[in-house]
Amino acid sequence: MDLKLMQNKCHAVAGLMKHFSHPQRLLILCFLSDGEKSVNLIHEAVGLSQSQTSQFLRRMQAEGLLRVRREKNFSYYSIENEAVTKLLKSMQRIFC
Amino acid sequence: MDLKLMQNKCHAVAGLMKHFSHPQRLLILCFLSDGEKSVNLIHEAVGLSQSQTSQFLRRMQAEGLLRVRREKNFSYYSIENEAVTKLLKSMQRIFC
DNA sequence: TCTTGAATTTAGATTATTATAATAATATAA
DNA sequence: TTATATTATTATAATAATCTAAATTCAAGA
Repeated sequence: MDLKLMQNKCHAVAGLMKHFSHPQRLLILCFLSDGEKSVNLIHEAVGLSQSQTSQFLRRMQAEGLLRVRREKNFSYYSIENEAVTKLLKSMQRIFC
Repeated sequence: MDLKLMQNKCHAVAGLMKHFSHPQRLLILCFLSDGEKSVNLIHEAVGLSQSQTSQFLRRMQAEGLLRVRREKNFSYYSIENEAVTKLLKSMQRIFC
């Protein structure tokens, strides 16, 4: 592996990996990997409180990981970055 | 993506991802991905203090991520789990 | 034995993250 | 307007991770 390349990227990649390093947040990302979902659906699927689900989603959106679409009084979140989806799929292939 | 499968694994995988979510620790793993290295070599390569490098290596070894081989008064660390190497390579392919 | 280099351990302060509860905002429908 | 459902915000307590410095272990060589 090319260490030089990683030295440039390691902060960005590690920052991204932070979102993968919490069980329910990882689940959220997996859950979103096949398309956008509402906050309510997400919080029920992953078993986090509504509040914490909202907080996590908001933070991930603020950091460019997720996209949000508001319609009526629903918020639909989805994965912004194709690279993230790719990595999730790799992870699943390797560990599941 | 199969959420059920991930629900079983998410704690283990997230636990592993924790080690990827710190810039220098990620670098350590990348550095080790082509074979074992001494603590000294690692700490110089990634720019952490010798003490902290040792602490990180020890923790990753304790959690089954790394293997250690002692020879004279040197310790050589390497990646224990093939899945980790695979994921590192995927990550590199996607982000570098 | 004394010293040196390599690595580890310990302890403490600092900082970051997570969980929880309470409250607020917003849109819709009755 | 009132009620309800959905989402967001804020504050705080609890927990975990990181960094730093100092002390310790261990093996080898002078």
